[in-house]
Parts: sequence; C-alpha cells; structure tokens
Amino acid sequence: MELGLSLGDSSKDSKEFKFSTKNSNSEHHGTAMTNKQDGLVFCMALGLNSTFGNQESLENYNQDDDQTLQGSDDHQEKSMGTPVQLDLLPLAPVPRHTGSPLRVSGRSENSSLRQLGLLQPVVASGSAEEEVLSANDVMEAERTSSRASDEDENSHKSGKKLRLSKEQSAYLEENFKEHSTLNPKQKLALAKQLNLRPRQVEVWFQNRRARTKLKQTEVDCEYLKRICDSLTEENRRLHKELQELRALNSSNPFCMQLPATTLTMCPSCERVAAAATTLTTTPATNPPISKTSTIESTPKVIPFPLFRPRFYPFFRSPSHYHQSASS
DNA sequence: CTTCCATCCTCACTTACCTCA
DNA sequence: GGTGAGGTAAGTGAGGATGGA
Repeated sequence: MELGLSLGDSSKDSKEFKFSTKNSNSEHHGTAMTNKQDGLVFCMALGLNSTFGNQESLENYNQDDDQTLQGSDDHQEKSMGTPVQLDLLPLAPVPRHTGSPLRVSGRSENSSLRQLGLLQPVVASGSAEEEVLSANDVMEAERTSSRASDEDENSHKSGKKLRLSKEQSAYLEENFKEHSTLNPKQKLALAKQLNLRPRQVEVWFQNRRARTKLKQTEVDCEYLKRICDSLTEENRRLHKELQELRALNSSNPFCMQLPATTLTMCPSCERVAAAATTLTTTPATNPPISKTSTIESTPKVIPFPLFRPRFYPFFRSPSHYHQSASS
C-alpha cells in the first residue's frame, strides 16, 4: 500500500526531500516539499512494511553496499524521507547472511568498549578502517558467547528476566545508530563483545526497531494532525472568501460574467497554460486565490469574450494545453 | 528451468517480568 | 508493603527470501 499526498506550489523557498521505496515487487519514488513561508506545503507517502530511512541512508546504500546487496534487498527496503524525521538513526542497510566477509567499521568501537570495560582481548584484528572476520572468528565468537552466557542460561531457564546493563544498552544503541539491522557476523561479534547470547542481541535490535517505528509513527501522527488543522483553517478561509465573492456578484450583476480567476490547466501535468483576468474588486483583506498550480513563468493573459461561460476542458490531451500556452 | 522444501530473517503481536511513582 | 502503569526482554506465528535437491 502506498499513499501519496501533495499540496502547494513549487516556490523557490520550498525545500525538497526525495524519497524512494523499493521492494521485491515494485519501486516507488517521490518528492516531498516543505515550504518555509506558509508551512502548508507537504508531501507524504506511506508504505507498508517499510522502515523509515532518510536520504543519507539511501546514499549509504548506493555507495557502500552495491555489491553485497545484490540479490538481498529483502527487508532492506529503502523508504521515504518523511517531512518530519526523527533524529534517531541513519538506516544504512546491512546485507543479510551473504558469503562476503564481515565489514566491521573500525571507528572508535574498541576504544569505547575499553572505556566501558567491555572489550575482550579476542576481537579479530584488522586495520583501523575495516576488520574482516574469518569464519573461524565467527565460530570462535559463537563458542565464546555461548560460554559466556552460561550464567544467563540459568536465569533464562528459571524464567527470570535479564535486564541489560546501562553499558550494554549504550553500546547496543551506539551500534544501532550505525545500522539498524545486523548480519549474523555482526550479531555474533556484538554478542561476544557484550557477553550476551546472540539471540539477546537479535531481540534487542528487534525491539529497538519496533520502538523506533512506534516513535516515528507518533511523530507522523502529530505532524498530520497539524497539517489537518492548517488545511481545515485554509478551507474555512476559502469558504469565507467564496461567500464574499458571491455576495459581491449578486450586488453587481455585470461583474458576474467575469471569472475571478480563470486558469486553463493541463490535467496531465497540471501546468497552467494561461491565466486570465483577476477580479479587480477583490477586497484588500482577501488576497487573490492562488494555490496548487505550478506556474512556470508569467502567465499570459488571454482576452476571453465578455460572456464566455465558465468551462474548464479538463479532459483534453496535454498537447492541447501546451499549444494554447504558446499561442 | 521450474517446483518443492528447509532454513533463516524480520516483523507484528503478545506475554511476562522489572522498576518506579 | 501493596499496587498500577510503563518499559522492556523474550516468545510466537506469519510471511518473504534464499539455496539446495
């Protein structure tokens, strides 16, 4: 399921967010606009079973994981950057159980671990930039983590609930910021480093993703509520303006023949081919209605007949509108 | 090449435990 | 000390992807 919504014009003050969702069945692209001036313009898209990402994650995806991601784009869906984005995670997709060697970002993981007193001396060696864990390392990690979790196993069997320590949670959090999903090797390495069972690391990431999604949903909800409120207000204002115009027309029958604003719009690309006269008697307190159309250049004024009936040929071909715009 | 099946992974939903006011 | 609410670790089942037979 996908829902797309777009309002407003493409003024220069608009800020643009590109979004793209992709799964095995289809690919979606879109653009979200926000307008700093009136705060009304927005675009949103909702996709089923998609995680929230951002532009950065898309770039990471394209740059870093082209090779390892081939054929494994499941559950690594790229999703749209919503206008309101929680500053929670850069969702760099991580390939799932590929045969490729594990790439562990060198960063300052080890140093932070040492600070936390969590680093064990068996961590695979490698360059500062990238460490490659061999299959032996993974197996060793599995053994170590299973050994280390013997005491956890007891509490596990007794049904007691393990509470992760502050340090463990913080380190998991730190890793989650880098990648919200783990491949098996990363999972094992984390489990080994934190003295946990791999299953515990896996569950922690699952629950963490769920919490992120929940939070994002709350933020989206709040945002949509605000948008709804402003649209309601806009609707109310336009209704009022319409009533005033009708009142004006009934008091001055001659003006009734003049359309307040006559736009001929291509229904396909929604470009305005021509704009006509604007009612000069519009009260100063009510600015002329100007919304939703993408006006590329200064609209040409076409001299409509005085008694031209209001007729908007919405079902003509796009070429018709473009021709009449240039003529 | 297609189909079937086992396996793995993630997600959504839920339960159960823990902590705190 | 008892209690309810909220947070969170963990269980469960469904669905999708993948690889091998």
